[in-house]
Amino acid sequence: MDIAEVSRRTGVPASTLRYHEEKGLIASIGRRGQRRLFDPAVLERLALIALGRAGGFALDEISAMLTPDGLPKMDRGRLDAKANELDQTIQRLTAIREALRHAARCPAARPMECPTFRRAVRLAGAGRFEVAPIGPFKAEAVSVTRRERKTGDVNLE
Amino acid sequence: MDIAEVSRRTGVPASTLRYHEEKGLIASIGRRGQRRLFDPAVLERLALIALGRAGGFALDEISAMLTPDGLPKMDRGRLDAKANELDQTIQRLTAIREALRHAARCPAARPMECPTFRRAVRLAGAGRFEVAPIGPFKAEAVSVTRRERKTGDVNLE
DNA sequence: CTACGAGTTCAAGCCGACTTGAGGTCAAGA
DNA sequence: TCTTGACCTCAAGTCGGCTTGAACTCGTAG
Repeated sequence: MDIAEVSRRTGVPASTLRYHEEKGLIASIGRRGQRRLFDPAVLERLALIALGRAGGFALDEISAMLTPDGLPKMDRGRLDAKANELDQTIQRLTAIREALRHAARCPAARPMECPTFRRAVRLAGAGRFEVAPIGPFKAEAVSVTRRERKTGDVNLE
Repeated sequence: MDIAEVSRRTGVPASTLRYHEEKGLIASIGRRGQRRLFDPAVLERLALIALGRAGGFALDEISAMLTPDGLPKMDRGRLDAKANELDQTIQRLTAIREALRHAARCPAARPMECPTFRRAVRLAGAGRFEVAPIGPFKAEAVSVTRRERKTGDVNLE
């Protein structure tokens, strides 16, 4: 397959494919003249790369996760570690999503007056902001319940 | 409060605070000599900004979401839209997390040989890659079950 | 009164992931 | 044979969100 076909079948621009080759994420199996030739297996590899990118991983993290032959290279421990990393991100995002949803219908004048919203802010990791509460708010522990930890769900209501 | 105190209490570097002021995300309440003075309310605003950043929003998106006086400015519709946006991201990330967890213990030689893994790839949005399956795989619809949609949970097992 | 340290401005640099542009090569079709 | 157009290389540009550095200005402690 030439670069155009790879590009067409994956939606990845040729410039990106060259860039990825340069970075060692993919490899061409040779040249016809000066033109790169790719093995169809590169499609699979590109899907894996897309998976990683969608997961927010940097290109060099991704290349660290793949062997040259397209197999995943990490041991179970490191894969699980990555999964846990993602899990943290997911929890943060979930808290933020709930904060937004809540803010959309909370009647409080200032969002920070609303305990629900403040809990979301803390869960989102913006909690180090020791916001001097304008009003009589007492500190609340930022903790996740057993159920929340179990389900990965963070419900603010 | 001077810039150092804001910085100390929020963990945000002074350079970032100046940058955010320049971008219109925060405002100083005046100057003593040439030095900025901030209202304590800026702490609250910074928490909101941190919330947005943690949610992956760009600075100008965030400033579009806040009034100059620190109140959220968006109507319910736009907030909900943002929440839905996040929701999509969360689903993608969840699929990827499960793909990683699965890959950590799946015995398949090539991950793409494993239907579970391939489902994750598709759910992650890397599905446009029409990976010519090396082997007899039939196309599977990428759909999310009613339960999955309801719980926001994507279980691959 | 003066030196210090914390603040200021402005321009430039950095990072990652690409994209763009100029200029070159080459196989195939008219 | 010549032209076309798809590909090539390499350098430079882009974008967002900051950081860094040089040069400067103050209020205050000694």
